Amino acid sequence: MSPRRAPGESRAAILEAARTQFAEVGYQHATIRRIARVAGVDPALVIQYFGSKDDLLAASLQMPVDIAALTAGIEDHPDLGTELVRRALAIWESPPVRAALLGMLRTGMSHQRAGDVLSALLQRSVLGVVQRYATGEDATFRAALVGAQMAGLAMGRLALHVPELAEASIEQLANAVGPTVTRYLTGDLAGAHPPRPRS
Amino acid sequence: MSPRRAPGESRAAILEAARTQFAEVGYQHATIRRIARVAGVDPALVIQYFGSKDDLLAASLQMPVDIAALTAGIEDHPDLGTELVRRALAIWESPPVRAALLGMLRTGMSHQRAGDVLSALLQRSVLGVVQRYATGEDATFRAALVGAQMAGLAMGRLALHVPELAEASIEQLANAVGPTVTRYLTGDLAGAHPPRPRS
DNA sequence: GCCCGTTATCAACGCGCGTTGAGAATATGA
DNA sequence: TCATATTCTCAACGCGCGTTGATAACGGGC
Repeated sequence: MSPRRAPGESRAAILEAARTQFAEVGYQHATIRRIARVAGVDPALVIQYFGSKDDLLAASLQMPVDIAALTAGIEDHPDLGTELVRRALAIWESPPVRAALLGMLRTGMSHQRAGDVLSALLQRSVLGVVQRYATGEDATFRAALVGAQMAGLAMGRLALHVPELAEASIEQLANAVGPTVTRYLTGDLAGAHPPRPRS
Repeated sequence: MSPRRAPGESRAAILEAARTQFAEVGYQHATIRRIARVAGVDPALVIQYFGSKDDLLAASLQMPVDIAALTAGIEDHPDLGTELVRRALAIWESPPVRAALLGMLRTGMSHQRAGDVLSALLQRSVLGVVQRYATGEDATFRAALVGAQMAGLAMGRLALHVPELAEASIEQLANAVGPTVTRYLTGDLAGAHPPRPRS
């Protein structure tokens, strides 16, 4: 009636269920029991394999995306930012990536560990590109700006389902947001007029 | 030893404690018992006053900021976006505003009600300004873009404490992000070159 | 001085949670 | 075939949660 699964299969099922549940309902409602039910497994097995719920979360948040590939050959494009946004938006369409990203967003706002992972991801995934054009502390500032812009976009499009962002085409958003990213990467950030002395 | 408080005082204390706790630890860990303890009150009193934890959350998320005042007279400034970002960042320094905003961010990612409140706030607070320069569905798209940019900024600066954003001065961030907002409000969003037919 | 609505406390409820430890079922290798 | 390791289930634990209903303390109006 219930033939035993192949070795490693249950573990994989748990991990996948955890990813989707963390993404869909957040840390609080993605209970061990719920994840186990989705995976078709006993709750105790989840603990047996992953040790604790927190460890399971950590295992679930591994970003299944090759950042190097995401940014490879990008300097050949005339508009750097637009191409970058286009690639990012395209990769977000992939269910595993979307799940991991949503998991980070849903969880990272209220869970220390996921928050660290999230902000590290924002920095790391952008810093590589930035450092081809800027150096030193300027580079990390530029990376943080790009990260903030992309995080806001992900939040609106994927998590909150703001209609204007969720239903827009990749090309439309790339055209709208791309120049912003280009400017954060390579533009002048000090402003046209320096900070006014008064008022 | 424990003189009874003035009428309405306990209610206010509960509300304030709820705001700070939702902001600091998110919906899950901001338990009724914890909020009650911070407010110096019995947990049952919290329910008595607010009905349920969800109702308490709704009451806590009322944005204590006059959006009209925030954007008043803004069209006099040469750089619209920079001034808008400057004002927003300044208002975020206020503890009550910061608490409400953090509460929305921390909670909105995993709680339907707060998510709706958050995305409504993003749209509403910007739409007023946008509609002075754009019309129709273009206006809501522009508002969504500004909202996403500001949400990402709030997330990095207030919630995740990304050092480059959290420690930057208001002026520095206004100069960096301002032009982006200006462009989202009034610029050309279709891109310099229209979407290429191939590749 | 008494009454009554407001303000507050207390003990308890049922529930779902993460986690544990014992042990059953199944595969593996000699 | 039999031991042995792996995979999995089961029942139960202690805990903190949101919420409830009875009941106590207080304060203003007659």
